[in-house]
Order: sequence, then C-alpha cells, then structure tokens
Amino acid sequence: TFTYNSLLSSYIKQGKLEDAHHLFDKMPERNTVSWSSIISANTRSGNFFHAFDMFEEMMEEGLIPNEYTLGSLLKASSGLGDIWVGKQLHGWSIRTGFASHAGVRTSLITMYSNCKFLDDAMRIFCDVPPHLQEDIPTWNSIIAANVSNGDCSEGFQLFSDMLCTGLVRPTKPTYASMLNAYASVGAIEYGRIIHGKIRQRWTVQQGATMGNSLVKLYAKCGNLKDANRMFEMVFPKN
RNA sequence: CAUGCACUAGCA
Repeated sequence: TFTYNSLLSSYIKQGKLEDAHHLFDKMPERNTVSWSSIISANTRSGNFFHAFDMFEEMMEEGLIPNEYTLGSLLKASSGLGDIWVGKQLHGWSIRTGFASHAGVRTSLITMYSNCKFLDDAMRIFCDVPPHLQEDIPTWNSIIAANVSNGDCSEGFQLFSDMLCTGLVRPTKPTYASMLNAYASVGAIEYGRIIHGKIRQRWTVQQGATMGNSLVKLYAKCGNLKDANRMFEMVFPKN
C-alpha cells in the first residue's frame, strides 16, 4: 500500500487527477493515507462536492478520518462557504482531539473567515497554546482573516504580535496579506517598506505570487506608474 | 506514503 500511495501522490503532484483516480480505484488496499491524498487532491482542485463524496465512501469502508483528512474537508467546506458542514467538522474535531493539531486549527480559522464569521475565527486563534505559536500558517490565516474581513488594524496588531514572539519569520502569505491591508487603508508608504523586505528576501521570480498584491497596492493608491512598472516586472513576456 | 495559510485576469 505504501508503494501504491507513493505512486498516487506522484500522479497528484503532476496534476494527473484522472490517472490518480484510476489508480485509486484499482488499488488492492486503501488506508487512511490513500484517502487523505485523494480527498486533498480534490479540494485543491476545487472539486469540493467530490471531496465530500469520497469522504462518505471512506466512512463506508469503515475508515476514520484523521487530522490530515480533516484539514482537507474543512478546506472544502470553506470553499463551499458551508458554515453548517464546517461546524459539524469543528464539533467532531473537538470531540476527537484533532482540533489540537496546527493544521486543523488553521483550517478552522480559514473556514470561519471565509464564511465571514471573524469572531469565531478569532476565538480559535486565542485558544492556541504557546507551543503552537511557532506555526506560521496559523498566524497567516488569522492575519488574512482579519484583513479580508475588513479589520486591518487588528491585522497590523497581529502581525506585530507575531514578530514580537520572535518564534517565526514572515512568509510570502504573511507579506501578501500585509500588502493587501496597506492597500485597503491607503498606506502606500508602509506598503513600500514591505515591498523592500520582499526584495531583500526573494528574487522577482520567487516573489511572483506577491506581484498581484503589489500591483493592487500601487494601483489603489493612485500611483499608476508604479503599478505598471510592477506589472511589467512580474509578467515580463506579456 | 497524505493535511492546513496569501495572491490567482476582464465584465457583472
């Protein structure tokens, strides 16, 4: 089964979902890892309903989801904006103890955030025990949650709290959220500082996924010349 | 052997 799972995950990495499903169907044995792989592949590609279908089939085979499966299922409910399913999963993860895993927490925060329940997202974040404060996706998710739900000042506060712990370094998603926040409050000069930090750490190529946020920042703040310059740097061929 | 975080065109 390990061998089959490895092959399965390599299909998924190559984006060959058809082949992955085909292999999955004819595997002699499927364990929780196999199911988690195929379910996460479906949520990542936006097939949320299919992910839940597979989840049902998994249960029918008598297998119990674990923290990996749960993360993907929460992401699927988040993608559907289905707060009801999300809450069911939340309840179940508390009862089983999986809620204590960093990945599950992050998914819960994102799920509540996408469903516009910022308060619930914050409640989850506040329960994070100290030893999980070094998990950067957890910070990123709660910062993004506040920024995208309109509470930028809380986003700035959290960012600074994060730096104060000294436990984690910002990553690309962290900076992207900060750029979005500065864009939405029109603080272009602070945005430039972030831009500088990004340039210190990544090449234009490596930082390409933050290009959109940079274009947005400069465009929003009326500096079309810089926005155009960013656009050309990030998408040189177009 | 598998999970979770930002960005991801235009119009509306």
